[in-house]
Amino acid sequence: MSGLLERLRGRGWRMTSQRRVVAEVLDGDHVHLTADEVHARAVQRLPEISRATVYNALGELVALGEVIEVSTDGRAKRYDPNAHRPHQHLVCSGCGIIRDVHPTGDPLSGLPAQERFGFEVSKVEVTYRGLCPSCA
Amino acid sequence: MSGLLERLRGRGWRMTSQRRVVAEVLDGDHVHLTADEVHARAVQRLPEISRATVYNALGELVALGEVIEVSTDGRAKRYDPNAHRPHQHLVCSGCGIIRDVHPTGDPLSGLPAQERFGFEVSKVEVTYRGLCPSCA
DNA sequence: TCTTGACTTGGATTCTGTCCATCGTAGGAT
DNA sequence: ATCCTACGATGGACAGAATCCAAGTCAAGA
Repeated sequence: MSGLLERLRGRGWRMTSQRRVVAEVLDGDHVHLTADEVHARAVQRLPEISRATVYNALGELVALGEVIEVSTDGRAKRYDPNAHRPHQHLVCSGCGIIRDVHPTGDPLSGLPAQERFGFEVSKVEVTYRGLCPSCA
Repeated sequence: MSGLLERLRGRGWRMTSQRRVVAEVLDGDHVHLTADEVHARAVQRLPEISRATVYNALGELVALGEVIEVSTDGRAKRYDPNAHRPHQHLVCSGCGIIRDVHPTGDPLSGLPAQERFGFEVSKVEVTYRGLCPSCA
């Protein structure tokens, strides 16, 4: 599963060596890296790449809808390339590990109209928290 | 509804003018202030209160379960004094305003056992996003 | 190959939050 | 009422995350 580069090219994303490396680092389904972790991995392939460029590229990938921004801990944001299948996150309160999960049903259905206060609700983010088997 | 000070005193929380002011600023059901906003309001009542003291007091109130930490935007954490009635949050993607909402049903029921990966899931945070009437 | 506007760079800056040594004080003890 | 002392407050330094900016570089179309 590696259509990311092709999709980006097809959408007119100007391809540079830096952007290619960032996209390659993220290409994989079960990764939740911080910007600095992405930068660290990018540096291994392209030693001169700067943090600002990584931040720029990540921001653009998010704007394009190819990557999802996840902030589960109030610390650094994480970047989730699994943007094509809707999912939620399960986070260990001990070690912080994150797993993608797929709840049943429509999460929007839990919010009655009188609880929407006139908002046009379009998205629901659910974070399940608990202890993973190793931390329990 | 203003039992916060009394509850804190009853739990042996050493009362100082600074802590009193922080608790008073937060005492109200529909407030979602950042630490700096709490500090700004506290300064109006007690001009010399320091940011560190506000952070300390907020951290203790969270540890006591009297205030909930909310981070809906990856920016500054917000502090929600409505800790006694379980609720979720509805956030405007335009202006960032936050409303407390009460979804129906048990949010945990949407996650089947085989999607829990052996975790002991104990808490669910739901953030509904959309446009408020003013921003739509 | 040339040209140009878009991209990259790295250092400065902002924002959020924590740490620490020192000073002050709430509240129990006398 | 006063004294003690452990706990809280202070503010400046520090740290982590992210953004900004001016100057240099380059991808890709002409």
